[in-house]
Amino acid sequence: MRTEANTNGKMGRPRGFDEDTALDAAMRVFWEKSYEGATLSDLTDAMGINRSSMYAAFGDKEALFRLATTRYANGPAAYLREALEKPTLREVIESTLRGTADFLSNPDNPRGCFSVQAALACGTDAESVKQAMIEFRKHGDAAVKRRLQQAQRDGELETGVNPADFSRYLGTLVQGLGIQAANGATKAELHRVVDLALRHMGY
Amino acid sequence: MRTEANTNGKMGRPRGFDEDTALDAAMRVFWEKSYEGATLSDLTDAMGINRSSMYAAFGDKEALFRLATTRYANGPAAYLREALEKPTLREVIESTLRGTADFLSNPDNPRGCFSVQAALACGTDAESVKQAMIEFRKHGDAAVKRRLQQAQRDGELETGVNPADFSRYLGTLVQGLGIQAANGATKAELHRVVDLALRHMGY
DNA sequence: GCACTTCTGGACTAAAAAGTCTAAAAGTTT
DNA sequence: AAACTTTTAGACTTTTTAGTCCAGAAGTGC
Repeated sequence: MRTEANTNGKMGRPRGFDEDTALDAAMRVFWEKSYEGATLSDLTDAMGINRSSMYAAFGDKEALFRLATTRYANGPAAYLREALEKPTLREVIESTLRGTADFLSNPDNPRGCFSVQAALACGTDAESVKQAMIEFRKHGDAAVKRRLQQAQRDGELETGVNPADFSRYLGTLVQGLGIQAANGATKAELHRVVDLALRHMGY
Repeated sequence: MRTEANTNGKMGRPRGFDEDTALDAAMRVFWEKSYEGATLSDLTDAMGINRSSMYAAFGDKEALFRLATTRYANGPAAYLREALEKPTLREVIESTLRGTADFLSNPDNPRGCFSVQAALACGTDAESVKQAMIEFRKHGDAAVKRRLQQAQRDGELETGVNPADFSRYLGTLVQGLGIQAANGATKAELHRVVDLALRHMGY
């Protein structure tokens, strides 16, 4: 099987698959079926590798899931980080909501938002995974909050508004859109929800 | 064991538990752990009954879940139907959002919204349950839409606004609040999100 | 009190899950 | 090409799951 030369300096047979490609496939399965709903067979089938290879390369199901989460943040969900880097508050907000509507209706992605679909509620032995996803979502809200504090320093956001509250409000809209998408809302429908949200915010 | 007289007209030993009480307990378990995450033992333990009694009284796990869903709609979620009966549009909207914030921070309820927590994403053999919950949520949005159409006839909602879009917008807020609650947002925090939403809508 | 019917407890079954193990295959280095 | 190391395939194990079964308990109506 063709592979690049062994990168880790060690000898031995090189891995017959690309870790990142396999991880992408696993991410999609978790996204569609949730942590508990995805079986090891679902995962390895999609990844195109054997069970042993999965365990050797990634550890176990939970470790694979955590890696998939990171990959989600840096891959499909990177648009959110980029939105926060826009120069003005207005652009930040528009780009966050428009980007979300586009993201959620991208036919290449499973319906809904990974961070909500994957492990919102679950059985007792997936409790740690659920907790990790809570932290993941809070982490996102915190990044928005910091950007809003910046906007407040820039005089773009009235001082009467609490950045933590406003970030929770934006998070509510973004994650609410995720549920609408999971319900099957189309791209146009999601954008019309964003139209209303923006209009109400005065944009 | 004390029971009312046999209501179904037939003879035999009467049921040793109250169906509705047991169903409430099952509903809570599904709400906390999701359909797939709730094991039969979780359920029967919470219901305080034996496995055989559960199967005899409710059918199987999926049938129990569907009954629990109906009970949710008529019990804890009834506040939403009541909100739609308010005389003015403003009251409908305020009551929906305020009611949701209260509902989601009621310490007697599990965190989050049953209709989202219970089966948003799941494995292949729970697909039908997932679909049923999509219908459940859409059904709710449709009821809001009808109320908004009424408001439009009453001249309370500008004719330029599409009731279907506006109902999706409200659904986005309500379900987004559910995720915030699942993240651990407090009652005050949820109400401050609602403050922002209402203020932006001009209320 | 007796015949009858339905419920109940708990052991049992079958299927599916995650995770392990071993022998063979496939590269790498010298 | 030979020695070495790691990967791979797939069978295997263990645990957990939903669902079944049956013997006995507990009511009802006459």
